[in-house]
Amino acid sequence: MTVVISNFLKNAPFFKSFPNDAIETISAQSHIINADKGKVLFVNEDPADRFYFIISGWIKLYRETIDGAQSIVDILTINQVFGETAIFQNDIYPFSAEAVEDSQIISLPMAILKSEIENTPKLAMDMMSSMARYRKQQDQEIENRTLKNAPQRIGCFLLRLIDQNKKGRVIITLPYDKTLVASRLGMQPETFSRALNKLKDYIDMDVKGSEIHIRNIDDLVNYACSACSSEFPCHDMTA
Amino acid sequence: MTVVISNFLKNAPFFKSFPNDAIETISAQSHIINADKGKVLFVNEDPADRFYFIISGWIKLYRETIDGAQSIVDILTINQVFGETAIFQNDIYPFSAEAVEDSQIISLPMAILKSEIENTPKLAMDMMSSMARYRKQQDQEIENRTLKNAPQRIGCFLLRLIDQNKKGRVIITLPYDKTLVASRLGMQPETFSRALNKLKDYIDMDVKGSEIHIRNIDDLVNYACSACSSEFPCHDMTA
DNA sequence: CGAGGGTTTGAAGTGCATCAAATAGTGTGG
DNA sequence: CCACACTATTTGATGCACTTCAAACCCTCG
Repeated sequence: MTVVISNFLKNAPFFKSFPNDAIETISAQSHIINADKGKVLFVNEDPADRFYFIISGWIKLYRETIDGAQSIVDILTINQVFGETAIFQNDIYPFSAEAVEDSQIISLPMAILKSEIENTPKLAMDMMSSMARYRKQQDQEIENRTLKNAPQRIGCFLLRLIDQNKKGRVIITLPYDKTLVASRLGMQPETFSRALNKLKDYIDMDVKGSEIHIRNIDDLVNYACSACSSEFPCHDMTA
Repeated sequence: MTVVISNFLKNAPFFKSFPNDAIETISAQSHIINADKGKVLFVNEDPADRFYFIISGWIKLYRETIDGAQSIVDILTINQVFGETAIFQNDIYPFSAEAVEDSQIISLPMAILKSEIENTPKLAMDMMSSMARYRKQQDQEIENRTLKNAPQRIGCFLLRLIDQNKKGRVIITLPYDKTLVASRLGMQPETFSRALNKLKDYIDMDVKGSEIHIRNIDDLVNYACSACSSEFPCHDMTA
């Protein structure tokens, strides 16, 4: 079983600077969890001694107020890691995590991660890079919510689902249901539905369920990125 | 002159884990800049080989779209550092920086910072902690904008200006002009003005120019934090 | 086929933005 | 110390985008 786990990790970007023996050590203390849709893995402010790696499915990170309103932090999938930042937050999870699809995840011990980072400078640098990338993403998220209207935000979201170098006609499949996309973008499902329709007024596209056909990407870039700060079209900012 | 600079740095949180000789080395290659109000220090996507430390004044970090709309990333003051994250962004500044008051800042060489971080694990850990803290702040910012209305956002902002343990009556002085506070909070000056008035309907307070008198902090916490995710009242989350 | 969730549509309300103009405040030169 | 110029702030009126509530529709799956 240990063998299986370490194989998953070896192929993940997050672990690329990990010494091989560290991966083995961590794997030995890890286990696979089958999380059915709706399963809550941990909640905001829980003490954190493990972090997670996603083998399959989708995990929603979020926080909620006393009256149940929630704000989505992120929605992650295969090969991504979450919960690890608790290391720097006094070992307390800074958000809640819930499976929004049936998912398979690996639960890993935080202690080893911590000591590895402390002892492997390269690893620390990687970690910082990824934190910086995330930071930029968040900045952009704030920017999006301040400067863009609903159809533009959707456009931006769609662009990020596409391979950066694609040209012309594309077919995009929404990764999860529309209600969730809406909340990811900070809008109501109704608004999402209407905004998606309005997007059709601006660019040539067709929506069939979760499939979206777009005649020409450039139109979308033009429309959605006109309210972006100077950086190159947002669809390659994940790089 | 070098002596002066290193003295500033030694007292700053950011440099607390720096070995003394590193501070001296960095100081030797640093210089003080007098930035008048309105002076732009660098713009988004400029190549970055220096970072900055604020001796006095206020610096606005922001990005802007082609049509001039701007979104505020942060507004910093004494003892704070900015631009250093470019290390992890291919040495490109991820935002623009402008003095919004006459300011004195120190320009420091990035190269040394980089090598220090690579060679001092403790420093790297500190850096990550501060990045994590910032991350949480950003998450909260997104949350604020999604879940709170204008008066609540203002309330939250005010709370963060107060010493966490204060009780009862307080006098808060806005750190910079209202227009800037408004943009920091992602709203128009007009909205800020009206929202500040509306806040009076909910809690007992008086506004005289940039001074705000509040009868009882708890009222404000109650009102502003009712839309916060479960964490303790937002005014001590900076810790 | 029918139940239940996801999605869309309609109608009405709200909050913030925008535009325009009045007012307060600040710093200047006389 | 005053008048003027200029900026910051407030106030009013109006519009638009998004939300909310309600109901219909659609799709999938037992």
